[in-house]
Amino acid sequence: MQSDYDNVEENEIKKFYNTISKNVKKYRLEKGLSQMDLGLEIGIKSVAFFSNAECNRYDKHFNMEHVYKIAKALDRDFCDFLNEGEVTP
Amino acid sequence: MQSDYDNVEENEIKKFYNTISKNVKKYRLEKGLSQMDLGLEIGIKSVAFFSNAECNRYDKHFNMEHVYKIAKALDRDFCDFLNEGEVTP
DNA sequence: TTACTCTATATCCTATAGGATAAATTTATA
DNA sequence: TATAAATTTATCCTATAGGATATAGAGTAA
Repeated sequence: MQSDYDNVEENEIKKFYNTISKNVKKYRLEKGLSQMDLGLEIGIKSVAFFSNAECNRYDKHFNMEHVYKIAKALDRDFCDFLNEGEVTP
Repeated sequence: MQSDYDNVEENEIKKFYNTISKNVKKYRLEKGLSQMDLGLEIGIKSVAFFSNAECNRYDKHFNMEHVYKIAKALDRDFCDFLNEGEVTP
């Protein structure tokens, strides 16, 4: 019952999550924060989870609430995390 | 262990989800689609789930993938769903 | 070398988000 | 006003996302 179309979408979603993760990492490093630091700021005690989500390993990824909180913590706009190759400095 | 700060964030998140839901409804109706129509387009067979998510009832809400797919189905940008009082026509 | 700090890898547990079903209610319309 | 279409309300089930723990590896500095 997995249609071809579904697979396309699935890949798009993966890409989407990847973009978000990349941006999280980028902006996090720009602020000089460790995974631990930022994790704690948004209420995640587990570095492992943060690491895995930042690498999209084991089907871990940042969800709405994560990104919302991360954006807030990094003084960013939610949208800043959604697109590849942000130009905004 | 629920800090005061956590509650503030919790409410912000609720508001955030509400905004998204409102926008989904708005753009959905603009396209003249029923919950059923749009639901099916993004692979949700249950109208009830869609309805509940659109009203944020029973802790149901649209997640990353939902919004991604909905945006695509409605020819919108993901970001269009994130802010109250969109002006873009 | 040792001792830190940060990140990655792997595995496990469980609360709950995502979804299904069914029935009730509202809205539109012939 | 009957009937169909759309939405809401309520309840249930279960796969898995979110998270914890533990260990290992990489990089730095004393």
